[in-house]
Amino acid sequence: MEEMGQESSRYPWQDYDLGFGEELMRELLDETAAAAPSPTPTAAGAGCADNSSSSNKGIGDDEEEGGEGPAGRRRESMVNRLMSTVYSGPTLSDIESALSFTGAGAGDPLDGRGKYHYTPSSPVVFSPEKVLGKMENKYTMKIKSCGNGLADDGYKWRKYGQKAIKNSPNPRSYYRCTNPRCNAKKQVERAVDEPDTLVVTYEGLHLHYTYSHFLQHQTTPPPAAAVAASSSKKPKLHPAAGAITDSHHPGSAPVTTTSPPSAAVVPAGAGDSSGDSRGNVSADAGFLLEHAVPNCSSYLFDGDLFSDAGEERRMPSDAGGLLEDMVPLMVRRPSCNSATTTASSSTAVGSPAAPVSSPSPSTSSVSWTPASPYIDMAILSNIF
DNA sequence: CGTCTTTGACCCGCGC
DNA sequence: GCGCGGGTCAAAGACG
Repeated sequence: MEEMGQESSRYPWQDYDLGFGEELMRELLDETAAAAPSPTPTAAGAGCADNSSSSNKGIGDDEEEGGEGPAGRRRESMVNRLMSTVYSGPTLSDIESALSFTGAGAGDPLDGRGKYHYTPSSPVVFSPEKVLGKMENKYTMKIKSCGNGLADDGYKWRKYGQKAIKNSPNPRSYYRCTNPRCNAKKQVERAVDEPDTLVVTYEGLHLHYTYSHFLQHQTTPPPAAAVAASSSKKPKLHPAAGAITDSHHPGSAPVTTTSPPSAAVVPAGAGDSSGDSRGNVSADAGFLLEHAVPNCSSYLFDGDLFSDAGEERRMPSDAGGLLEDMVPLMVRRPSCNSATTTASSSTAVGSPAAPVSSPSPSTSSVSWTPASPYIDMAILSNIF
């Protein structure tokens, strides 16, 4: 594969086809937009592209308030409706339980989690088999690029294999999340009939934070520990995550490697901060959902995943994208400078929409298809 | 020198 | 049981 573009100037969110529960989703998004006056779509898109935090913060703040009033309750109701319609996977409780299990170590910076108002609906008795088993997700995305690279999806992957596939002239590449505590994987191959289309299958959940989230919240002073962590290792650029066959194209979105704050945030192997020698690296994964859901960027950049459940906003230090970091999906920063992205789902209530061709000089469209009959919790968490 | 990709070999599940 | 195909391992080489 080739290099990824370094910039994404704008994203025509309005062209998205949500694919699942579309009508309800639209309703929800309208509701959200009404409750939280937001920047213009274009501005929001630009904000997303450059990870600007200003516009997002505003939305997030509104969102925080929106959860309290009638509008908030109505939206919550709609969320529930949508969730019940399209989602049967792990719930917040499950994920919370999982995180409690993996992150309950002493000295966990997340000890401050007590500030959350979230209350599991069931006793937090974590069963790895049960919870993690439920979390087993598989998504297939079709990414149409202009041929200069696969978009960075926000995570750092290591290629561990490549295999020629029968009846396909294109080999399939196998990638694994570089975080040793994370078993997320993805497979990348070119579509047979569409040379410009990459078929990316994500499997598993990212049970860790991404450094990018930390970076996104640098507008406020990071915790001293995090600063120390980030300065303890020299930054480094990483090649594109997701290059299919040619791994030696250095161009994808530069990613800064540091000692991962995630080690402090999700101490899944508690005390195992040295476990990720290659750096628990990520580009700004918060970008992800923006490709799938218009007007939802604020939630991502806020890292305020529980706002609809009434939780307080996360502080930057621990806002590293709890749930969104677990989402093995979406394409961040398409290789082309601009992109028209289409998100669709096999679980679509209506007819799946055909990818929207981009009016822009280049094309990069995305569609995703959950291989499992449910949608990742984190997706919806980010959306709402 | 550390990290990452490449690539052949190996393992395993599935269908016949 | 056997062959096939897909997925993973791991040694070797490349790169910065």
